[in-house]
Amino acid sequence: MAKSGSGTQERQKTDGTAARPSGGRSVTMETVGRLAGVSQVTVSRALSDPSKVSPATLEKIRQAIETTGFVPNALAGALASRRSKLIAALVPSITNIVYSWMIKAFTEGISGHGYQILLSETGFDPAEEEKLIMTHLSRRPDAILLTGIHHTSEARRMLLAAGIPVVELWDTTESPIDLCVGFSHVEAGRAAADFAVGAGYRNFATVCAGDERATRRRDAFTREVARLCGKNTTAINFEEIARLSHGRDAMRRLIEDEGFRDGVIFCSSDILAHGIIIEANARGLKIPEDVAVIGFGDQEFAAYVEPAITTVRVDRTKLGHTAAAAILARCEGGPSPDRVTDLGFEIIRRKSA
Amino acid sequence: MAKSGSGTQERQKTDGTAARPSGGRSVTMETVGRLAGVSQVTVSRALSDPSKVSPATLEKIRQAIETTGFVPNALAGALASRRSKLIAALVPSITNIVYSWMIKAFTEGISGHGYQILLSETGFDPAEEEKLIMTHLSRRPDAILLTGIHHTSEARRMLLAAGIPVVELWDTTESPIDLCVGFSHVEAGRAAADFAVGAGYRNFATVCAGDERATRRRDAFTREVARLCGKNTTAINFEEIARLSHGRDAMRRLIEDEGFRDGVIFCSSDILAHGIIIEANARGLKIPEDVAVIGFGDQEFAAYVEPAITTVRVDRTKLGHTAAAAILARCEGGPSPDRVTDLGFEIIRRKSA
DNA sequence: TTGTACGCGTTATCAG
DNA sequence: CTGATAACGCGTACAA
Repeated sequence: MAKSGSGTQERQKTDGTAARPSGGRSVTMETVGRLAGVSQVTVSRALSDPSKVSPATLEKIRQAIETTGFVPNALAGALASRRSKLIAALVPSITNIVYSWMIKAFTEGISGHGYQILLSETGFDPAEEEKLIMTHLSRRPDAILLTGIHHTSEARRMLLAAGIPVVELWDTTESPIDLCVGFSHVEAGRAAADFAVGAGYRNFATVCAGDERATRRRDAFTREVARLCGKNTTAINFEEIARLSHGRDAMRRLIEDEGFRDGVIFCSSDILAHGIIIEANARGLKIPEDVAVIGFGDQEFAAYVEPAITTVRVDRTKLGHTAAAAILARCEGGPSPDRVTDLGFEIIRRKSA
Repeated sequence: MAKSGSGTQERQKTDGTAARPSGGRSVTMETVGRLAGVSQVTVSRALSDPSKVSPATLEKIRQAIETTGFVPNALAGALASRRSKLIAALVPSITNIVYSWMIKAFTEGISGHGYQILLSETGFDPAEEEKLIMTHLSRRPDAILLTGIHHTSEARRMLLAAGIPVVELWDTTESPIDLCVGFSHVEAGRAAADFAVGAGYRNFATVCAGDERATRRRDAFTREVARLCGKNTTAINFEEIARLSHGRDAMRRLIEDEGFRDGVIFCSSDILAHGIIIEANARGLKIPEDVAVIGFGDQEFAAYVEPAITTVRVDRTKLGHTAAAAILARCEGGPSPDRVTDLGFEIIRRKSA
């Protein structure tokens, strides 16, 4: 059943030396200017504000750039202007669709303004985040994007000292480092419980993966269920990032170990909900009659699995765009953005609950 | 059913000015040195190679750094040393799990060597890629990672002129710009066809999303099927990125419009295959008896849906790690890496075909 | 409209 | 082990 490729081919440059930082002298504005018969500054101006240069010299410079293949050195530019046009972004996990969508939306939001993204993964670890903040700050980004509101105190100190716009995404707090765009996870968990109880379910369970925000939703759900009808909520937890197999495993455990039946399961993500649905189907259980499921995130597939997943929707796109707008306002000098923006969420009722 | 958040709160700094590039004079090595009673150069050395500085002054410098909260300026460092410790990465789509895994694996591979990733999305568009290459090159990255082997000639020119390691990922070619790590999509499509025909299927279809590499797999599949048993292959194509709904839609069209039955469907991704499975289940069709499905990618969920998806597996992690090793070798001066590495693929037979 | 002079914060080189 | 000094390539005054 296996078929492997044709292996490795050719080779080149058999000496063990590192690639030279640069073959010859690199092409600078100086070079271009000399070729165009003007000074370096004029080249700089031609690039940053063509209206300040005469059409004639502009054309000569254009040609000189073409023949030399000049590529401006943004490092030097940033050093001189104290603006790097770089935005640092730290997310818990790149491969998590939730966060990658956020980055995408954010990137869209700032596109056209010449910014670039320096991206790193914290792996849900504040200590790792702190290290990354340090290294990212050393690149002198014009702004920094963080996920969540929990950071080490050293991280907060560095961020504050950096004096650049900081956006904390995907959560809310009364005391953001600088800016904050997100929603309340406690409210979301509570709302899910309100919905579940209101829909008439009498047994409750949660399935939760390893994400601090997910646990806050779970706990809020559990508390609210207890408050509303005095029931205990069965909890299945995983340390790792949510995967489909976890959902299936959780369903198996709920049924075999916990004897769970005739109730609703609140999951920390749609992928877990989906796993539960698949396992339930495989066991011949009916959803939502035998077990009902509530997901989180309203991911692409949630509306198209069978049965479609009832879930908590967060407007990821708006989140990214709002963050982008806030940063742009700070960096480009628009009207001052709100310190904290709560974008809320929405419970989307479909068939699974 | 809707519940929105508490809206926007507080505000601050109501003037419409941009944030200052830097409040006061920033903390430099000069500042630190003064405080430690040494010169700026010594501070530089203390940071880059502590062994060249006496323990006593090292300690004084450490303290000075602590009290000043000094964060080195990597921009200036890169400008002076001509090494930015930055690696540019261009992928078609960040939100596509396939590419984000690649980035993750690559990042793991170079972690610990102090490199950072400058990431951008080309949206599968070579022209856009060309623009991005230009802007990324202006940051003077130490290496650049590209997805695929099709680039504009101007892009190739710039890349060559930059004189830095270039890795083309996720495909193979005889003539890489510099380095190439991937597998043959033509071989993959052909192998899928060999498998399908060998398994005894007599009717064939393809479902393909908008990705040039996917179409190459599809075409190879179609050709191989024709070669082996003279059969035509029904094709359903989508312009956009694959989503679950496309899979469902494709299944519907294959059945209702094309009268497709008793055959096998080769999909350009597991997500499409999954959509087909869901739609088939919803229609009461048996898989693989009524329709069989082959996916691509062996994504996380492929083994856990019902029935589990037969698919083409590519070792994404090894791909990223190999690319990382190749770049490290070039940048840090290890043994010279192979110009092209074909990592191959594997057909994983599960229940869906 | 164009040019001169200087500074941005490091690393590299050479001297002590 | 430590310190001057000169790049690094570009922006920002200010002057012409």
